[in-house]
Amino acid sequence: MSTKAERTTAYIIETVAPIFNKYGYVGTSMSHLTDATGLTKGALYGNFENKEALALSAFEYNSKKLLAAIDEALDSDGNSLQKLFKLTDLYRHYNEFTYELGGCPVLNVGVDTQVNNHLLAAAVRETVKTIEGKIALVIENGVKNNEISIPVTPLQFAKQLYTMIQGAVAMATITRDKKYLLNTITYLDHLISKEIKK
Amino acid sequence: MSTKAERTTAYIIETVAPIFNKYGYVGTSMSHLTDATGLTKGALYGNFENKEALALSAFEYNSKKLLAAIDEALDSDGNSLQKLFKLTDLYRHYNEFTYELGGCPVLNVGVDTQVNNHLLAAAVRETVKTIEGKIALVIENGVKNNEISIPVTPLQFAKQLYTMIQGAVAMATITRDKKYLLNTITYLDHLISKEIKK
DNA sequence: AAATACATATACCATACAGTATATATATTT
DNA sequence: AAATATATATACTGTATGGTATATGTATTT
Repeated sequence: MSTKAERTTAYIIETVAPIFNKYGYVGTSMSHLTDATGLTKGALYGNFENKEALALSAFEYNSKKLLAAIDEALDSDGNSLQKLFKLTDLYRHYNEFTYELGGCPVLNVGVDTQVNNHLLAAAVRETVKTIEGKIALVIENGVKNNEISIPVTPLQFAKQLYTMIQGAVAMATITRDKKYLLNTITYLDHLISKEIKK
Repeated sequence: MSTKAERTTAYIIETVAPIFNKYGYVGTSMSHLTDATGLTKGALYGNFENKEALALSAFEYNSKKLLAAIDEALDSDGNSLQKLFKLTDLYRHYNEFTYELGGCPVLNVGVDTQVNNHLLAAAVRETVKTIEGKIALVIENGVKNNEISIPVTPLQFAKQLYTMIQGAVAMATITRDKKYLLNTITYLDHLISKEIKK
């Protein structure tokens, strides 16, 4: 069984993660976090060295959730095309999925920490790289198995795909209109089934 | 000739605009701005009611610059397709263009002010609407003149185009890699010349 | 050039900030 | 259950925050 301290640490992270994601690094204050957790500064600073370490753990927590969802799509049964459709399906409902995360961690933290926090910014870049790699792998297998034909390298195509997806995420976030997600995913599904399917 | 006060107000806005855009609303402090302008709080508060009014003016200033650049592309001589290529050209070099603005105002302010400042968030949404409308108008004319054929409404196509562009802007910003812009624009140019050109 | 209007600087609020030392309470081990 | 280790609460730093009242300086008007 986990120790009390471990459970408290976990509780802090999961409580704090959506707050940092929504309000940003500087926009989140320690008192904001004591309010949300019902704990005191002593507890927070007993479990984390400082605000930055807390924010980093919070992002890693959200990032892992996102990566797990992407894995669930891309590691599902079926051929490469079916896996890609599972991925687009995730992003079709990305609004609901990211609700408990406090928004898209890649977009929010990536844009927010550009100049304020290089450690977090680097962590986001790492997450982006991981996601692109996962998508590229599926595409690569699709090419090998003669399901897919693309005019660029698998990684390049994966980056292109993810760029379009994140464009929809960004626009849906900025305008608060999820139609951007729906329409872009419709377009991407079309692209996958008509353009790259052999 | 403009009065001293007017010149000071203008000077404050243009000095402050890239700072707000880079560091965000809460991430920018008034002392940050007195340092950058070489003025005192008395001067800033004499010209603007408060921080929010200052940030709003700063965004409007950047927004106008962006809209002017988009207008320059879309109001240029030539047919609708040539205008669209001028637009993609702007975004191909968007990194350099937005350098003096402190980044993309739509992305940065749009994401940053989601929860912190509803006034600014609404202003960004307005800018997005304006940009989409401008693109839609060009596409609409292209359809009328039989240059262009699209499977959706002009506004819908404009939104789709702008979403892909902003996806590239977001990814280039987050990863600090302008290749996202170059590759996406290459793709869009292909899309325009092969898919929608009649 | 003098009078007036206006813009800016100074000095100051009260509050909120991240962070810490230490006392107290709670788990965990013996 | 007692002893010990550990986690959390309290009370407190010093500094930075947005904002303001007022004095001083500078344009503009007469």
